[in-house]
Amino acid sequence: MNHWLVKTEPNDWSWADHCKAPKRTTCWDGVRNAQAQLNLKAMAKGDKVFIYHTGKEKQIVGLATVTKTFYPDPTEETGRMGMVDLRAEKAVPSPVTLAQVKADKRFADFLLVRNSRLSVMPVGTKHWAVLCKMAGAAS
DNA sequence: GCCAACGTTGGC
DNA sequence: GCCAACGTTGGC
Repeated sequence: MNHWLVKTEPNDWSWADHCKAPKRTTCWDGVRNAQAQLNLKAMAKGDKVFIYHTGKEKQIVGLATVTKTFYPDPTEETGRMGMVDLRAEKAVPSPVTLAQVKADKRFADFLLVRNSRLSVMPVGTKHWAVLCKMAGAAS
């Protein structure tokens, strides 16, 4: 199983919105970056995903699961962009902030730090385990 | 196919 | 609100 992190601007679509969605599931649309799209395509059903809030919060707030793999976004004109479905599992007991991550040497090569503009990224096994621990969540 | 100009994202 | 980083666009 692979692990991922996706970003969202809470004023636009927040973790709370996700939890209120039918079956706590939503299509993760709107990703328009090539590298992020490749990461979406690489997701498998059952993969675990951290949900990260950008903007004022800048912290990992919840855990989600991929329930549907990559499929085309019918509303997107070129037909090339797609999305996956994510189900909100549970909020993490203690959100992990970007400041915490940046302050930890173990995350020096983490994409969240290295490429702040990437909105969908893989999370290595070790990073995942550390982040789960920091968040007080079971890995 | 290169690269300058422009737009967007997201941290500060 | 600013600006650095990065992607994309369009003229050549």
